[in-house]
Amino acid sequence: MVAITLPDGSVREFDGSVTGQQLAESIGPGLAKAAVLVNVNGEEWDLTRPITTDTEVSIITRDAPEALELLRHDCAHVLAQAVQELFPGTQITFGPSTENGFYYDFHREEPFSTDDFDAIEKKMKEIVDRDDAIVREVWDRDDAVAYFKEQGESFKAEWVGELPEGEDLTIYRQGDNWLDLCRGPHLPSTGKLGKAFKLMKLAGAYWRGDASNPQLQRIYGTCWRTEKELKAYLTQLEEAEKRDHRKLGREMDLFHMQEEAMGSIFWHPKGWALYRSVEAYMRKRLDAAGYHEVKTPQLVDRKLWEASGHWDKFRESMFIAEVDEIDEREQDRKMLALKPMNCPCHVQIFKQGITSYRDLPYRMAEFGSCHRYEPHGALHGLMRVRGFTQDDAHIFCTEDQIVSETEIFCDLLKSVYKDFGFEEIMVKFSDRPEKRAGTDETWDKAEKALIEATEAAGLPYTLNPGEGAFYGPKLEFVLRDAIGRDWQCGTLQVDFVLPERLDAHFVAEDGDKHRPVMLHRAILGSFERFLGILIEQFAGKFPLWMSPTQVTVATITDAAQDYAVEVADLLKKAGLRVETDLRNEKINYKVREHSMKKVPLIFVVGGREAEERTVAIRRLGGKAQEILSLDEALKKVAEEAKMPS
RNA sequence: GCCGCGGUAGCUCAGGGGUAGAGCACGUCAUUGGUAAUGACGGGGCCGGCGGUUCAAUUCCGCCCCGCGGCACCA
Repeated sequence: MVAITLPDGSVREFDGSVTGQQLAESIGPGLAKAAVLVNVNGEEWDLTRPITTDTEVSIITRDAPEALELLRHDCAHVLAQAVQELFPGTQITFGPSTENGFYYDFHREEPFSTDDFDAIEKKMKEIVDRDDAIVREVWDRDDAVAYFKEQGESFKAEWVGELPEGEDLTIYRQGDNWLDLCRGPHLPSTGKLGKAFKLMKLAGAYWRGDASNPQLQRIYGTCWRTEKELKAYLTQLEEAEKRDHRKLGREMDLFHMQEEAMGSIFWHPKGWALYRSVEAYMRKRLDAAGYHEVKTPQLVDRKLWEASGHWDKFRESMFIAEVDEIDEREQDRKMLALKPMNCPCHVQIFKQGITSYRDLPYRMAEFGSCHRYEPHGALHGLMRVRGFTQDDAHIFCTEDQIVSETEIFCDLLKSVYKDFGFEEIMVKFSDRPEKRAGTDETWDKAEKALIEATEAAGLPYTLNPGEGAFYGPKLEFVLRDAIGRDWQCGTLQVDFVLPERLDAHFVAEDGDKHRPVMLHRAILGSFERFLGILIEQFAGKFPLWMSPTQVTVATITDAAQDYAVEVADLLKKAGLRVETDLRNEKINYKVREHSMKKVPLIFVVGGREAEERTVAIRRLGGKAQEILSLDEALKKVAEEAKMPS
């Protein structure tokens, strides 16, 4: 007898053993049909796997969140089977589920093409129609290695061969003779998968994620419970595409890029206005938070980079300038590098006279223009560039000040993100890596301080074990945008190493020289990337305070021209970014054009307004007009356009 | 850097071994209007670059460059 306890507390008894499927059938035919998995004592099991001991079991149906992951994983297997049926000789490797679907990595001499997708999808649907049974089998490791070798599956054989000896592993048999090593669980048969899937992309991927390994061909797909969900997802992708900052950047005339300056941005007047708003806002916040803004050199001799350790570690990704002069030490041409970071330069300023413990914590900020020679394939619009500006700052403090400084920083960061409309913030905490500098005691102290401060700031965090920088633990701040995508922007890193390497010190209360700790921190990360995120966050419809053009004054007839110019001048005097549209066009045409350019406010002026000294305000996205006297309008708009503080 | 796909007018894209196409944008003229497209006419192209095949290449082939999607990288 085996006694199964269900989530409602009821107990059902069976002779000998029972499978999840049988259990579901015993409860009702509807449940039996909807069931895809069982949760046995917290573990996900196949429906067909016999349960032999008394235990707690819940049945997972197709609409549960866990089911979606299962469907996607199964879909990856069906893809693999379809590909092998269509393209014999193709080797299978791995195929997990992903956030919106799945992928499978294949090895095949000939490249796949997206033109093959139709045929593969057709074959996949055929496999679903065949409703092949999916059977879990437990194999001996060596038998599995032998099997995959015999099948010519060298990648799979390599992987299985590295599993611990003597350990049983699970093989899933899909149909009569298609096998894959897999932890499972899986659906009982391919028919349960349904057909709400679609192959999306083709890409290269390295075997085991290592660039020195052979490259595999990865096929990406998306998979959902129903056709309706699939369609909704595809629509959402189209939405995201419409917000693409590269597309909006062109349409709204914000910036462009070109070959001659790959990875660097040409900011156009509109884009630069946007940039300047964000910069002015940040400057105001940093000033208020007690930061001292500085500006340090772009080009710095290699000597400093050697001292900081960058020359050793990052020489390949630094832009080097050689000059026609001999370096006295190297007997070689003198070399300077465009700074890839600001920290070594900030230490130089620190060393020029911040000598007392009374000066600490010292918060040194710079909108630091940096250059890194990023790999060609990594470049991506504003998001990954070679020339960028960090909202960088370094806080020089004592170890005792780490907690309070972190806490103050977290509050500032939260408040800044909120002003940009990001309310959902997550933190990743990365602790000591294998290879590190500094003593264990110092690490203990730093890690404890960081955790403590994060908790005090009320931010939820996840652990990222072993992912800290070699010089100290770090926090990474991730924000979620309007359409649910996550972006890592802010960071705070504790550094014991650089002050040492560059010999920074202060005089403490005891009269002795001490090393300061450096906290590297950024809120936006880089202006370029953050602006890219903002463009997508707002889909180009920026809040009034940062909008490139805040008001367009548009005339209805030529008779209102003088008045329109007067209105625009007054708006400019009130500190607004204003344009006029005096063209000989119909007001419909003008309204449409400025609306499409995403100008937040259109002031429409015709004969009536000129006569009465009023303006008709039309807000972006709205249909109503608001008629105000010129004085009222100026006051109101100037107030609305104030940046948050 | 690696894999796959692309590159035709300012933008979006069609075409295809023999004078290069559309829509939008742009310009000129007419129209002076009341809140998301007034009409007519017009100018625009080394069909990414270099080589090859061919009587003839934007079209076919090779190499390179750039873009896009991933992978790897991201102090």
